[in-house]
Amino acid sequence: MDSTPTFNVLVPDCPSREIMQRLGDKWTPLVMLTLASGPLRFSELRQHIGSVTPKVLTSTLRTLERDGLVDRQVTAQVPIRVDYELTNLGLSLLEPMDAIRIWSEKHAAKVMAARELFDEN
Amino acid sequence: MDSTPTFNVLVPDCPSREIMQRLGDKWTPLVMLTLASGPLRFSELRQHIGSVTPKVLTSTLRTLERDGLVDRQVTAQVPIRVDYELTNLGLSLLEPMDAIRIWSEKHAAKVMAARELFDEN
DNA sequence: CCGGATCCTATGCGATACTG
DNA sequence: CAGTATCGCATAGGATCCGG
Repeated sequence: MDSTPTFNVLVPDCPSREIMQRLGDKWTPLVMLTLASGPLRFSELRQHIGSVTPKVLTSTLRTLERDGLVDRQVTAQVPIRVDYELTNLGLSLLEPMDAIRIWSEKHAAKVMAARELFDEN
Repeated sequence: MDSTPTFNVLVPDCPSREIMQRLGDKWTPLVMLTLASGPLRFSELRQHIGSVTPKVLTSTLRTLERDGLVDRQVTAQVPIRVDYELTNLGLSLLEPMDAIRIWSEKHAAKVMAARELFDEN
């Protein structure tokens, strides 16, 4: 007897599906990967990623915090200082996410070539 | 001298960024993972995934085909038969994607717990 | 059976300006 | 510095029906 609930993304209502789909949010992987090298402040994060607006970065970070992947540290000083860092749970996701990044960078040229070929016809 | 262009998702205009973000489309991972076990017909794909409308599944498959990740095989018969299968490029993406799936299923409970805790406050 | 054609809506995302 | 407040849009995604 196994009382541990099993999760399966191929079951439409399984929470794991929604979670996996969340991880594909436009900015989530970039935020996670940027935090891989250590804690960063809000503005640092912005600069590293580039082209992300504060509003969207905030909402992405909130979601990550809510999901337990990122920790938010507020230091009360003037001006205020806020640092974001990966939790242990977040760290455990790093390797899979980095694999996606590596694949994307490694095969980008092939994908682009495939697109050109496809668009010709 | 290295004439090979390097890709970096942290560079805003690098094609690899857009490609990585594409891979996070709502249905892309599910389609890829469902095709992992072999070629499937359109309707089979639909049934396996469940809750995906034909229009969206079609557009997802078209994008995957355009990106060179999925191959579309049409058999002219009545009624028509269309099979989809992963290309070699698609196969190479399977392992990273499956790692994401495994993580999602393995840590779903923790994420859900984190959400509950977060929402309490 | 496959999936295109339409129509529609929810919302992710962006731009800008402003505040504790 | 670290966001929040508005506003607005593009578009991914969904529901339905129809056609080859």
